[in-house]
Amino acid sequence: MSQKELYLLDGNSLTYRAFYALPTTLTKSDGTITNAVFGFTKMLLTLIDNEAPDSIGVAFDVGKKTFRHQAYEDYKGTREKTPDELRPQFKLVKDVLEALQIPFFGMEEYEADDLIGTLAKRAEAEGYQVTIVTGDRDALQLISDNIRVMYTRRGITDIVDYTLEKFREDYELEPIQLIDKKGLMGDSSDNIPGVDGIGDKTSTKLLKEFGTLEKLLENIDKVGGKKRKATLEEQADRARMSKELATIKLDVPIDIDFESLKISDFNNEEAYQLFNDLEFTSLISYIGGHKEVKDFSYEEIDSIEDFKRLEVGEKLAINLELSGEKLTRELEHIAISFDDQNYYIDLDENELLEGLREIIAGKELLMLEGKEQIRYLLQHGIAVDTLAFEPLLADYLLKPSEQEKSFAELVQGHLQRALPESDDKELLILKTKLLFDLEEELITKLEENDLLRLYQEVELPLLNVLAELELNGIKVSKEGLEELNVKFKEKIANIEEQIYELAGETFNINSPKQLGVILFENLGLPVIKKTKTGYSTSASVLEKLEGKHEIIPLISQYRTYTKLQSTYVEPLEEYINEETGRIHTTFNQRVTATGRLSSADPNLQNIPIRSEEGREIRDVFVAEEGKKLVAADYSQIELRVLAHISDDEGLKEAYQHGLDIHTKTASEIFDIPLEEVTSNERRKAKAVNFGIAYGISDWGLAKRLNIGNKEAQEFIELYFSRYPKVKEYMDNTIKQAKEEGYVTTVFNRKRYLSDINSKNYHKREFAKRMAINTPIQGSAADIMKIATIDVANALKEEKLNAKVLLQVHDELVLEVPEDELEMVQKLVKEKMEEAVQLDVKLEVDVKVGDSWNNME
DNA sequence: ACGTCCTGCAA
DNA sequence: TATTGCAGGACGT
Repeated sequence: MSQKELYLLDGNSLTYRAFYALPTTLTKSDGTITNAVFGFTKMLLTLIDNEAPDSIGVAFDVGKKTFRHQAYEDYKGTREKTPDELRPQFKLVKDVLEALQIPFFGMEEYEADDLIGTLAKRAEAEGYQVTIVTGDRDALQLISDNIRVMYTRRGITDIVDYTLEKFREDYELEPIQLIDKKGLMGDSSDNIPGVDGIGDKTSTKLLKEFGTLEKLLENIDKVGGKKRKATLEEQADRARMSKELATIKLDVPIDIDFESLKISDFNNEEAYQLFNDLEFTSLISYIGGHKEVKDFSYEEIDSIEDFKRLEVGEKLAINLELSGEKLTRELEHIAISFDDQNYYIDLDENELLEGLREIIAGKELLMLEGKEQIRYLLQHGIAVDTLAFEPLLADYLLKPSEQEKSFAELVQGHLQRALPESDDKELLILKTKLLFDLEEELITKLEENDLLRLYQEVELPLLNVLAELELNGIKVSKEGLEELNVKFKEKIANIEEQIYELAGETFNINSPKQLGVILFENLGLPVIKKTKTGYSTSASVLEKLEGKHEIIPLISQYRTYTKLQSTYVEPLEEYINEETGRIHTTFNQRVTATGRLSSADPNLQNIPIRSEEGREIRDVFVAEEGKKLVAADYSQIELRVLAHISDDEGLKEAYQHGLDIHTKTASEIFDIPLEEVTSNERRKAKAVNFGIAYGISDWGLAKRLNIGNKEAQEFIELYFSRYPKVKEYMDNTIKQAKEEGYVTTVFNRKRYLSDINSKNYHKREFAKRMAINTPIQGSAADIMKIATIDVANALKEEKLNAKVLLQVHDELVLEVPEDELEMVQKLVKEKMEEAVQLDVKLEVDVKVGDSWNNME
């Protein structure tokens, strides 16, 4: 039988510690600061995890004044008042304790310290081993053979365990002498005065000699040093009072039964809900270990006849277990759930497909990793008519800024359940079954957030379309790539040689560090800009050095070609699918915070176009024999969106009259007639127009245009005076973000901006720019998503063979048989322009070509 | 092997 | 000290 153990925590001190140890940027998505609660909870759970205590009690201060204030008015007088960010968190700490069923207590007039002292000594007398957990060193005076103190040294994880032995070693005193020591040296943090001129060293020396403050004062004549003796005599009362203040009360009239402090099972629903509400995702695992979902049964099907005979409901969850690489996947097994029935189907691939084809026709499907599975099905000629639910996508809409989550995290976060450890088969079935639970939960949450329409009418249908796009892929000329490879290789070798010649030595031109030495030390060129780690050699720096040395343009050229070579020419070849001769990128629907898609493996949304050398790469993206590539892009969709959401007359009018918006802006801010705008003025205006959509600063615009801050500021002010409602829109959006914690797009897509009320200037300003940009970029993304769906569906409806291959934010790339060209061009333009009805017209330019370069 | 920095490509 | 991404090479651990 082990000894009875009791852990007593100083709730106040630990919460304070947590508050100062963690940044106040730790917030819920609505902006509520939770750093202290989080820190406290983490300490508590770690403690429980490490120490497995069987009894815990948490003490709090109650009220502001204590008996110590009556004795000494200035007690804790130097303390700053509790920060506003911290005060409301005490309530939350108590909520956490309540949910975890851990008792806490407090008493008027007494500090948490006194309660802990009293209880510790009483428990010790009853035979307990007591551990006091606190951030306050005062508690060390309570140490004994059966009482130890754990206190937080730095942060919240660095905890020191003080036993009697360690205390004696560190202090050369007995724990109780700590109060005498404080009487002598005082404590600035509590504003306890002590005796002038006596500090750490002297107090220890005196106490080692005399034992206590009282004995010291009795034997004052034996104290060495005239001055010290005089001060001690003079300040004897002050010393006695200081000691009293520092003494933890051991006789507080508190009535607590230690039996009631026994820890109980805290894996309860309330704790889950609270942690969920506080968004303590990472802490849920501490309380989540036990609650698993295992109670389910399933049936195994191993004949195609049985599979086909399954009478499935209208709505079913299907889960395909796929192996292999993206386009060569093989179907191993299937799990199906509906109406509380679960099936595991183990047949060969063709039979599985055959059965599936029959089973899912016309049904509403719940799927996990929908795009992967739908792409596989499409590849085998099975179209999914109605995708009714996909959990990862739903979770993304609710929290688009968060990192992509695993299925287990989703189950944890939304169902408060832990996935059990089990074999692949059970897990597959369980996941399938859980799709129904997730559907219920997530659809409700989407509904509550007004996101259901966006989910059902945009994101889910798009998921289907993206599977098609990926399967389609785009044809890439291997020979073309090879030619480019040779051409660029020669260029690079040539430039490299010249650079080494001019530098007088060979070095790694790709290393900014080595290049910096060559340019700024060996060649003595002026340093334009520095990075954290050394000289900056960025393109803008090189541009400023142009003309100062022949090596500079060569470096720029070298950079251009090696960039193209290593990022595009070389890697692209590897991505060409041997069977299709095409590149099949992956479109990710759950990455961006604004609602855009992203593309990876390879990224086909950043293929060069601006530079002459770079756009040659587009030559290798070609149409099949007998077909053409068609590229349709929105003209200035973001600025049109801005005109719409700001409702600015000037901006809207410009578009209604079909004016060139940059020329129009130039004429406004330079106050000249449209016809007189020069190309340089238009260029500046264009930068202003773009900058506005990004939440511009004068500094940023100045840098971009290479002009003075003041001039840039004037441009911005002029812009706002000409387009006043744009300014209004910005102010309102920021205001909304501050109040609601999020901003929205025209289709109600949300983005939470937790930093919008941050005390940190940079974070706050950054959040403001996001607040301005997100509705613009995000609304454009919404529109493009709808257009992508509409175009893909219209092609199918019209039974055309044209296919959508790529989406590049404001552009769709299609591959079109020559005999469909005319019709498809018209159809695409129409669908894109009519995807939504805004206050300004959307315009789409359609171009045709044999390759993605030089289209017209 | 992995993470960070710098750099640069797109809309 | 302009928004959103993906990705390469260098370099440090």
